[in-house]
Amino acid sequence: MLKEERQQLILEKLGTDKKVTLVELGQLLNVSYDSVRRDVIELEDRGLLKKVHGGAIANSYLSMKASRGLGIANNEFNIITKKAQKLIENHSIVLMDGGTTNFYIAEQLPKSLEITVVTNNPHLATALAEHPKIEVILLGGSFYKRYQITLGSKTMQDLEHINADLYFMGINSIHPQKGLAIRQYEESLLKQKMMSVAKKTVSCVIEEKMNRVENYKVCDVDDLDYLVTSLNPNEKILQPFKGKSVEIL
Amino acid sequence: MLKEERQQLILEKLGTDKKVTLVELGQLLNVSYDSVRRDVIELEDRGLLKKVHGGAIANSYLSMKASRGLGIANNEFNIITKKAQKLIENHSIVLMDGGTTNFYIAEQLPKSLEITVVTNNPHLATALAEHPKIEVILLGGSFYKRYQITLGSKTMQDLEHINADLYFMGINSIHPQKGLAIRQYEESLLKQKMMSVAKKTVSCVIEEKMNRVENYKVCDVDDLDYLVTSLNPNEKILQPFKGKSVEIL
DNA sequence: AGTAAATTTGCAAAAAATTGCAATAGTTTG
DNA sequence: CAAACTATTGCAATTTTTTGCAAATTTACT
Repeated sequence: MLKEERQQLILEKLGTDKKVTLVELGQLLNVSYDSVRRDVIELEDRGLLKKVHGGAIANSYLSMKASRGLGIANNEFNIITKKAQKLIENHSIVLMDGGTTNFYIAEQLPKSLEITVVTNNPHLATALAEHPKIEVILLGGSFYKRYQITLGSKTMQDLEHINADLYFMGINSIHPQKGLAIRQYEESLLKQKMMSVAKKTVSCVIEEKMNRVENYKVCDVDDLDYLVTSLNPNEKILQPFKGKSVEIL
Repeated sequence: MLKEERQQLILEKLGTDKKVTLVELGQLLNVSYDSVRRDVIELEDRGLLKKVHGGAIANSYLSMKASRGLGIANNEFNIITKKAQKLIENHSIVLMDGGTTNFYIAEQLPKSLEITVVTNNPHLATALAEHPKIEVILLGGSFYKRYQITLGSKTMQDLEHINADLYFMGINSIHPQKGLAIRQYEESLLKQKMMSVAKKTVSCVIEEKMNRVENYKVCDVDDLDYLVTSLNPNEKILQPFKGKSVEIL
């Protein structure tokens, strides 16, 4: 079996199942665990899927684009999106970086909304082409394929000239004591910069990211202005965040 | 067995199977491994299939054309792409802006190519994620939805810091006297800027764009270094361009 | 025809890529 | 915390690619 063929099959499988384990793939394709693992790494570097411990999950941008219009609604995302929209309404310049949640929020924004969105995520920029009244500013820089965003000193510089009202920060983990963190060092620097050029910062977090701790800390929970989750404010998982200065939605 | 015959059979096989290994082909056609390998390389150069380690994979254009019974031998884009690749080979920093032709050229670049591509077209950036050795720099600025590129003074500024070797200029029309032109005023300014930061400028033009005149002139034909078309150099439509300083490919 | 030039073909040796394995290190889960 | 699972690394076997070369074939031209 050709390597390319295998990789194509992996992507197809992911397109339907959204997730696969490496062992499964090995059996399905009749090759060693190592081969599929190496394939998955390669595909992740190209931004075509996301590798997780034990397997891989579909690339969120791609699958969202694919499922768009099919009425496939994700409840958790929808709750967060509703709350996020309330925040946006009063702000005219919104900064949004990478991550599935941000992408989903942007896509679902009302068509009538008149705001400016500044982003380092090309997928988000092209998706917003559907919104006639939203002006989109794309941040330049070197394109980091794995996470499909622009990054680096050029992107940082671009931010110098931005004064945003609200920043939607995508994040990999949030923890009451250890703060908000992300996987890439460069990305953490960028996010800090983004915070500094925005009046207010909000982070929309799905439940699975709570109480985990990723590699590079971006800021403390206290540095956030708003925290949006799909949870009921009384949930016990939210209690440790209650004493903070952040407003929980 | 004639070479043409063999290559035709290879394409047919690919049309039905979507993939073949070279060993398979060698046995099927009863020729040496080397011959089929060389055939496959040639076919790839013509953009008719995708060569991968160990074999070949049908290219989407092939299946499209083949199913319609069209002549697959030489589509206009493929001829242009091949010629464009020759130009790129000796350059390390390539500037490419919007337009279908540029997108197609970028997509078809060899996977082994080690260059940097600077672009204001986010789609091109994400498509190039497939090419592990190509570094992509995305130009920032306000995102112009209609043509799906970034534009404006920020994009212009970004260009100040670029010294490109070769600029692929997408264009809407070309005329021997009236020069190269485009539909948007802002875009024409940007293209002029791009020309100024690149050592050489090349434009790849399909036949339908020749001898038309669009709204905003970017430059004269003489300002171009190379003009790539799918036409035979002796075609009468090209004659008016012959006296110019541009090199016609 | 007949010959020279160009192209094509198959072969062999060396270089490069791919693959599976095993030992080790790291993660997750109950 | 330990057991089970997963990831990483280095390695060796295998397969594929590349390169140069010489024989065979085709093409072009007189």
